[in-house]
Amino acid sequence: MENKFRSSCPIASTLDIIGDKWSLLVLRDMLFHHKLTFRDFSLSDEQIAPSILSSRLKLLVSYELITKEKLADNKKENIYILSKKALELSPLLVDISIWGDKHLRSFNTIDNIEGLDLERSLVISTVKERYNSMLQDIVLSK
Amino acid sequence: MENKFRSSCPIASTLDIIGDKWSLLVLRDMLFHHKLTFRDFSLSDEQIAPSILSSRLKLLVSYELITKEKLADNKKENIYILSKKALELSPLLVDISIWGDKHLRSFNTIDNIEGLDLERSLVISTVKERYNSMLQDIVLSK
DNA sequence: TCAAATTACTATCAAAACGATAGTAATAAC
DNA sequence: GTTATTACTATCGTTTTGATAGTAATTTGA
Repeated sequence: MENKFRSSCPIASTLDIIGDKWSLLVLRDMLFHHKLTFRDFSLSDEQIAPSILSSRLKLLVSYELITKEKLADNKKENIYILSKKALELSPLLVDISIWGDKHLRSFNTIDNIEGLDLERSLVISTVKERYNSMLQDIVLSK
Repeated sequence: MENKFRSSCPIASTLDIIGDKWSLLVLRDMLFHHKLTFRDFSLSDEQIAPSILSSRLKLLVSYELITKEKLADNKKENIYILSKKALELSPLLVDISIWGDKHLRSFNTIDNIEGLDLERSLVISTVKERYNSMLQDIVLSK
């Protein structure tokens, strides 16, 4: 893979990976909605096309934000798991959520997200904790 | 302008506005590098094309993230100013910067940003303060 | 047990967005 | 008053997106 980065700015470089309309939504689905499979992502409100989803997932895997796994008892489904690197995007996702919640109501109907009014650092740690605990449940249940 | 929002999710809606490869870079240039004019943005390392820059600036104006102004003594240059709404994206930009700084060094050369090692909330308040103070200087000097 | 359903994609192709370059109009500088 | 600068718009080939259809493997259910 050739270098696709536009500059050596950390912001520009981050956006070269997740600066598009879909990548962060997939990460949102994983982190907040505990979605795991290709089908799960396809069923989101925003209706991502399968070809786009496929290419995004590959990109996210290539930058080590997610991994693609199989559970021992299921040969059909692939599950996608957030890496530690991606979990550290939690502050970003929470900030985006808070900003949208606060500033976009004059342009669009915005859902009320439960718990978003809590202290930011608490929201972030809770979200991570819940994700990890969900993962553990899945592994243990098999 | 018809409704371009994909859903009522605050994250998706925010990304419908700034979820592309350029918008946040323009905001970065304004907030961190105190850039003001069309030409200033054009000269950034990432080399945005004038047609793209033009369309992004119009979009940002339409969502009230920036305003387009003229200084009293200059009929040629337009200057673009961050709104309060956009200044509240500072946490987001700082988070992106911190994440890129920490996680992308294995994929790309990443500049060291001065002061990024300080406490996050301090970085954010300092950045905002400096922006506002820069603005005041410009207005006063005229 | 075998047909139907489910999952995870890939393929296709039209439409939209991007991006490099050139050109224009207004203002400012020399 | 000629040249330079600024802020764009216009053009057009290339790339990306996105809607839809199709395929292969696995699993479910009668």
